[in-house]
Amino acid sequence: MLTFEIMLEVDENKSLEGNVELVPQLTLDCVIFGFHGSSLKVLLLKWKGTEYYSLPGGTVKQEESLDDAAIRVLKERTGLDKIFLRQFYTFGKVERYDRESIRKKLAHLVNPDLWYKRPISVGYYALVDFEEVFPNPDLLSESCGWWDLSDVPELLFDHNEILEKALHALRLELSFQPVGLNLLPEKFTMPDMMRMYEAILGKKIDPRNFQKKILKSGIVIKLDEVKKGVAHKSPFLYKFDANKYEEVLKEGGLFFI
Amino acid sequence: MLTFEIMLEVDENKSLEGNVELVPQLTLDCVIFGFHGSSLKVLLLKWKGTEYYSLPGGTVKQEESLDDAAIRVLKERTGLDKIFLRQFYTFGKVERYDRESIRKKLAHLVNPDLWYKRPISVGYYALVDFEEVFPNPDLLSESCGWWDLSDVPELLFDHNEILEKALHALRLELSFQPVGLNLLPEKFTMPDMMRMYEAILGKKIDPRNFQKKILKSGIVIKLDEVKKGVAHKSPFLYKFDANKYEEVLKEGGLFFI
DNA sequence: GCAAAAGTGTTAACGGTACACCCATGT
DNA sequence: ACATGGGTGTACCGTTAACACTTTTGC
Repeated sequence: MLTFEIMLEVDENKSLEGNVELVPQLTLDCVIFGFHGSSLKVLLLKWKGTEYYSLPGGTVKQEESLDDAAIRVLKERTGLDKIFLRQFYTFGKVERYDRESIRKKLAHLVNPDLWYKRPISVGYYALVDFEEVFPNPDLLSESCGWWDLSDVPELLFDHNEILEKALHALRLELSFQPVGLNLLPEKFTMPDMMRMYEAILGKKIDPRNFQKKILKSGIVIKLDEVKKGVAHKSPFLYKFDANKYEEVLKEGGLFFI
Repeated sequence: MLTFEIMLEVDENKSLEGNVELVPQLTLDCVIFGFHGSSLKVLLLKWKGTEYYSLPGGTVKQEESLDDAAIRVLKERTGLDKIFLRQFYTFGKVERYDRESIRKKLAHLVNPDLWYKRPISVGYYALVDFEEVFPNPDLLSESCGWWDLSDVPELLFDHNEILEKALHALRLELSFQPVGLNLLPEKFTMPDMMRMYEAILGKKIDPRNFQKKILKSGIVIKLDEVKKGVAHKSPFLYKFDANKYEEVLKEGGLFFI
C-alpha cells in the first residue's frame, strides 16, 4: 500500500523471519464496505499519534498472488476468512499524492530514509457482513473502525480517490455481483435490503415495486419468522436462495432494481 | 509485459540512452480491438523465427504513469495517437504460465539468463478504427496483424486468458463507453453499427428494432450520403453526435440494445 | 434477371412506474 | 393512544420483441 510500509515490512521480515521478499514498489489498498442501519460503511485506520486516516493496505510477497495478498490483509483487518473480494483498479500515476506532505505527517512513525520509489497500488474492494467483523488495527495504526460513507474525512495519500473509484466500481457491478449476499446478514428484512440498494445507488426506491421485483426474481426465500425486538411492526425475515441468485446474475443481472 | 522484455529494454537502454529505469517486475499487456466486416479483430504479434503469437506489451518506466506506458505501446504498434484506452485488470498470480515452456520456445530470441522474477501485468484494452491502423511489429516480432476473434490461435504466456478477460470487460462496459465512436470509422452505415454490436455481444439483432432504438436515442446523425461502390443496395451513412452520445451514456447508458 | 443486402411499420405482451392506506408493535 | 415503520394491489403507460416484404444495386 505505502512505500514506507514496504520498507517497514522488509525491516520486520529481516529481523523476524529472515528474508521474505516483497515485490518492489507494488502495494495493495483495500476498500472494505459494510452495511448497517441505512448506510454504507467503510473501514478506516487511524494512524498512531495522529488524527490522520487511511484505507487498510499491504504489500505483496514474491511467492504470493495479488489475490492472496488481498485476502491476507482483509483477514488481518476484519478477522474474516471467506470474503467477497474484487480487484477494481490499479493506481499507477507517477505522483499519486504529495509525498513531502505525507512524509512530514508521518515522520514520527516512519523513518524518512525508508521512503523510496513511487508505489503502484492495486485496489480491491471487499463486501462484508458488518455484524461479523471485528476491526483490528495494524502496527502503525491505533484504531480501525467503521465510517459512514458520507462522513469519511480527508484521507492520507490518494485514498479518497481510491475510495471514490471503488464506490463507482461497486455501483457498476451491483447488478452482476452478489452484493446483497455479502453485505447483508444471513437473515434480513425486505426493508433492510431495500435500504442497502438505496445506500449504494444513492436514491430512493418505492418499497412496493422493490418487493415485487425481488420476489418475482426468486432470489430470496421468505422465512417463517419475523424480526423481534424492533420498534413498530415486526418485519418478515428472508434469506437468499444462493443458487437462484447466482443464476439470475448470470442470466442478465438484476438491472431492474 | 514479459519478464525478458524488461531485461531486453534495460539492456537497450543501457547501451542506447544510459539508465532509464523501469519499474521492476511490472509489465503491460494491450488487447487492441478493431472491427471490420462482420467481426471483431485483435492485433497479435508473431515472434521472430517462430509460429508463436502473443498480445503486444511493454514495460513501465519509473517516470511514467501506467496510462502513459500503455499509450506509448499503443502508439508504437498502431501508429495512432489518440486512442481509447481502458485499464481492465491486473494479472498477479505467482505462476501465470509455464515459464519453462516459454523459455524453451523463445530461447533463440532471449537469453535465458535474462529471465528472473515473476512478472505482474496490467491489462489494457484499446478500441481503434481498423481503417486507420498501420500495424507495426516490435523488435522481437516479425509481424503484427489483425486476427479475427474467432480464429485466435493459442497464444504465448497467459495471453488467451488476458484476451478473454478483456473481451468480458468490453462487453460489460459496452453500454457505458463510447464503443461505437471508437471502433467505427467517422462515417458508417446502420448495418455496420449493428454488426459491431452483434460481434461484441455474440448474438443476432433485429435490424428494424435496432434502427428504431438508435435513432430514438439521438446518438447518430443521418448524412445526405450513401455508401457507394458496394454490391447491392447502397446504405445511408451516419455519423455520431458526440455530445448527445456522451450524454446518453452518462444518463443510464445504452442498455436497451 | 438474379442474388444479396438495405430499408421500413404494426401489433401484442410485458414490465415499469406511480400512487395511498391499513396494520402491528413498542413506548 | 400514538408514533413509527412495515406491508400490500391496481391501473396506466411506455418499451420491447416479434414479424416479412419491397427496393436497390452490382454482376
